[in-house]
Amino acid sequence: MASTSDGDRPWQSYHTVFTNAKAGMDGVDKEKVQKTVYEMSKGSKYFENEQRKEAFIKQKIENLRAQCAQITANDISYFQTIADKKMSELEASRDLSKIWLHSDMDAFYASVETLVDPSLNGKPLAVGSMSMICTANYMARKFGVRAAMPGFIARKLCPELIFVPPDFKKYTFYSELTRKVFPKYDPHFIATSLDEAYINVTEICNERGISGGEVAEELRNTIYEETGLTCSVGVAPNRLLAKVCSDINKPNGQFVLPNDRRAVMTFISSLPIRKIGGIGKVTESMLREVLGISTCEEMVHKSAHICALFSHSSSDFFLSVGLGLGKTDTPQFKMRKSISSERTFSATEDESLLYQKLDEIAETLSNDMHKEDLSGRTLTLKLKTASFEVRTRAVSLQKYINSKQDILSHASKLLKAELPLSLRLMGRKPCLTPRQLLNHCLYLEQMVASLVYMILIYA
Amino acid sequence: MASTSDGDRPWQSYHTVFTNAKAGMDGVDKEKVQKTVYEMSKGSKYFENEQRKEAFIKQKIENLRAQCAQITANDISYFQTIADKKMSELEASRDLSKIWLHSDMDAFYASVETLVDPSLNGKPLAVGSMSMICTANYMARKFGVRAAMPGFIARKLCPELIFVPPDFKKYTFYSELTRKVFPKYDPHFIATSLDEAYINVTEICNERGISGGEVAEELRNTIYEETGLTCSVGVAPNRLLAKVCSDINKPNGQFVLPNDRRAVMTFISSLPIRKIGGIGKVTESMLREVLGISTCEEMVHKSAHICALFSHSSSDFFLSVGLGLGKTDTPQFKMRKSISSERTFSATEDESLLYQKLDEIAETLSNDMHKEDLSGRTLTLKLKTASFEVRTRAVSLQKYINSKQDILSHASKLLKAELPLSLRLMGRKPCLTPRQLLNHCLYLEQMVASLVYMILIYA
DNA sequence: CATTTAGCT
DNA sequence: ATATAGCTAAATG
DNA sequence: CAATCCACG
DNA sequence: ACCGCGTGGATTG
Ligand SMILES: Nc1ncnc2c1ncn2[C@H]1C[C@H](O)[C@@H](COP(=O)(O)OP(=O)(O)OP(=O)(O)O)O1
Ligand SMILES: Nc1ncnc2c1ncn2[C@H]1C[C@H](O)[C@@H](COP(=O)(O)OP(=O)(O)OP(=O)(O)O)O1
Ligand SMILES: [Mg+2]
Ligand SMILES: [Mg+2]
Ligand SMILES: [Mg+2]
Ligand SMILES: [Mg+2]
Repeated sequence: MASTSDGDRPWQSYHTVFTNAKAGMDGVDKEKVQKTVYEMSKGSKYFENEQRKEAFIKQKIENLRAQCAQITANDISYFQTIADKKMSELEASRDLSKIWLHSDMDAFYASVETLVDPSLNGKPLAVGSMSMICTANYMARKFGVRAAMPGFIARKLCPELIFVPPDFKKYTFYSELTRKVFPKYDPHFIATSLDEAYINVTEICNERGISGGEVAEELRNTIYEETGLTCSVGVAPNRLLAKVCSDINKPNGQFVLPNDRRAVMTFISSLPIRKIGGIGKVTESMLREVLGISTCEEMVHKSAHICALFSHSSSDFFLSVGLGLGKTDTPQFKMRKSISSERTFSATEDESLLYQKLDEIAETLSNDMHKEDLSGRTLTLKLKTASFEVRTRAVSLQKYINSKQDILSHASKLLKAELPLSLRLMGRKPCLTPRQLLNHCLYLEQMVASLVYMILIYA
Repeated sequence: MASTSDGDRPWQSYHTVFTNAKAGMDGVDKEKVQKTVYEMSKGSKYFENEQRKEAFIKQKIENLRAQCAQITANDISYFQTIADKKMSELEASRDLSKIWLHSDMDAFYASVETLVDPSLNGKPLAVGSMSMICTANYMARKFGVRAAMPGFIARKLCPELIFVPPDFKKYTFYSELTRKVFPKYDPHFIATSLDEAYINVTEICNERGISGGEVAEELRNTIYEETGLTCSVGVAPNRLLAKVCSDINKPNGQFVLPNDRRAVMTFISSLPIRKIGGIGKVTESMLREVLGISTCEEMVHKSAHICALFSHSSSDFFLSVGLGLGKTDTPQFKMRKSISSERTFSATEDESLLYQKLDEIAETLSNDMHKEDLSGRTLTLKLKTASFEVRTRAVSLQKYINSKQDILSHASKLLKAELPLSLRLMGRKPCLTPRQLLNHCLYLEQMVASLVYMILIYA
């Protein structure tokens, strides 16, 4: 490698959640963007925290590497049999009989805002604030501007960038319009966010004797007619691949991966692992820097190492990715696991102010819970220090709670315990019941009340 | 209940591991024995520690009771469906096609000693010391003397009791003689201790057209011929029941439970849960005092409560017991999980003496490991204070060790950390490999080096 | 993972 | 005066 | 179980 | 001068 050390081009080693390219960011001068991001960030508390986190990840990777070096040829042959067994099981489970669509709206929030205010047309647009933007339209993306980027950096990258504050009422409205379309193709379609859904079109294709691609075409037209918004669609034999495919011809496009093993394997072979949902920045680095894996097919090549190094569930996932497998079923019902409310405010040490913030958060949390008739028995308090360190403190209660009073009183205790100088825990422990899920859907195990931007506690 | 409170007859509430009756203790005056045990114990450090433990168990039971009281009729109907499903799955797995024997030598160590020194015949005999006895012959048991009882108490119960120190060479020799008999009936017989084994005689019975009872008869004769020792045998369709059966006609007897569902259910119906291997003093109390369960069949009656109150694995076990089920297969190979060496000595605060004891223990542990060519990567130091409180401190190492030096150096660190005044742990944590079992049988996850009777550390 | 508790011989 | 030794499994946080 | 980390929209 | 919010899953000790 001829790559220079950190010294010369420090911006190259500062990777953020938004460093990675999204759809519509192909022609962007990545070097320039990274440099600007770095210049705008360096020295900040946020930046320093990111550095700390990166250092730990680096260490983690070093450890993995060391473990990897310890593995003997003997070990490898042992793990190869494990891996081969796993993979043949996985292969046996391959189901090419289903046709799945993944539909994803184009620059969703931004497109909605433009639809409602056509004067925004043809201008670089971001939905969000100076602190954080939720998404940007495709014109803005040409400047490197994208979701998860703070607004003040985006503005630096694109001075004419127009900012529109988020308005979730609108997005929910248009989201509901799209959700009236999907049932025509699959009554059990799975909505995974306001702007995307999985649709099992196997039956429709059979009934009407048409292809997945044709359904996609029709679906996109219908959605456009019903909403005035464009979406992009992926067609593939499973959900994981369909999601990858929907991104390929964005915006306003579609991509079909045929239900054919050869086609799938060819597709997967050169596919960068980072395109797979579930493989993010850290996992990508780990796999690349420890095992030299960049593409999905390399997962299979290094299957023995993967089994040696990673947990059962991780190696299962990685190998299935290497084989181009994914879920093909429709899960019955996804029960909500947690509900939370958190706010960021400017750093303070004023305790009474903190308790006041906590009061507000408890209120909105309680309200949100009542809306869905929910109760919970584990309350988690989340704190973020002025140096962006995150801490969580939790209690499991005996009874389920959802009133503002209960939430506030328990959360206050947790907060109090952190304030003077986090004391030791008490002696013997209680023990709670294994009959938690009995009260079916209405009872949660988690609530998170968050206070963000609390001033440092220990240091 | 007309039972008096603790005040009048305090000995009634002091239950020890040896309070429960063993085979051959039927005619014993339990009241008198308990009283003597209590008188010999009360006021001792050991006694006080037992009181503390009992108090916690009592509390645990109270908690369970409270939880139980919380359960609504609604909950019960929910858990009843769970329980019914579990039970029908269990019932579906019932296998009445196998015939298992459980063979258990009578008063094993004592019988061996008597065989070797016939002058001991006809006298009450205990193998062990004034501190602890390993077993007693049936004559001694008539006095309430039994394994796990300290010798000085046993002597009080039976002043003429003869004590013989244990001599494992002998027991191993005779054990091996018995183990030359079993393969004739089942090449894959399972030896679970020096004096007992499970033998699957299904095939032998078919081949020779004889019953399980007949095989048992023959086996007992053969063992007697080969060793001069008697054993007792249980015959049943699964191992759990066979073990219960082997105890019924002890000594020198056998009991056959036919391979018939009705017979099994009748047998189980009145069987006290305490007879089941795995249900000891604490579990018995929990089930009795919380759910009023005393017999196996009551497990089925209270199946909903059991599922509501206990963990998955516990409730599975309890329900299978209620149905008279047990393992019918022969596990491939039981890998050793740990190896340990521990010594009790008189309490001391002298640190150099403690390190010397540790040195000796490390030596015997290392020797034992070398005998079997074993290494381990988790070293546990076990400490017992003069007040009988037990503490364990463990480290997981990166490499497998088995030398005296390695064991001693790590164990010493652990000991040192406890001595001045157990300090805090360090900040960030390491993380070890998930490729531990690769080096198959020769590598252990556990070693325990124990120092017993260390003087108190915190208090 | 480290620690404790329960169980057995 | 004297309350074991060696092992497994599960729960707990 | 409580805490942290990763990931996604 | 500004680096979010809500959720689910896995790992770790
Ligand atoms: N950090 C975030 N990343 C992505 N989307 C976010 C984020 N925060 C909020 N959102 C909202 C705004 C998006 O319009 C909406 C849908 O996300 P997503 O489909 O990934 O992008 P998008 O629809 O804006 O653009 P496109 O799908 O065309 O790439 O979710
Ligand atoms: N608590 C104990 N501590 C140490 N060794 C024990 C203990 N219990 C039993 N042993 C040893 C000595 C026994 O002779 C041997 C076999 O145990 P076990 O079969 O339960 O009793 P036993 O064979 O002495 O009498 P029996 O089986 O006739 O009731 O294991
Ligand atoms: Mg989208
Ligand atoms: Mg989306
Ligand atoms: Mg015996
Ligand atoms: Mg025995």
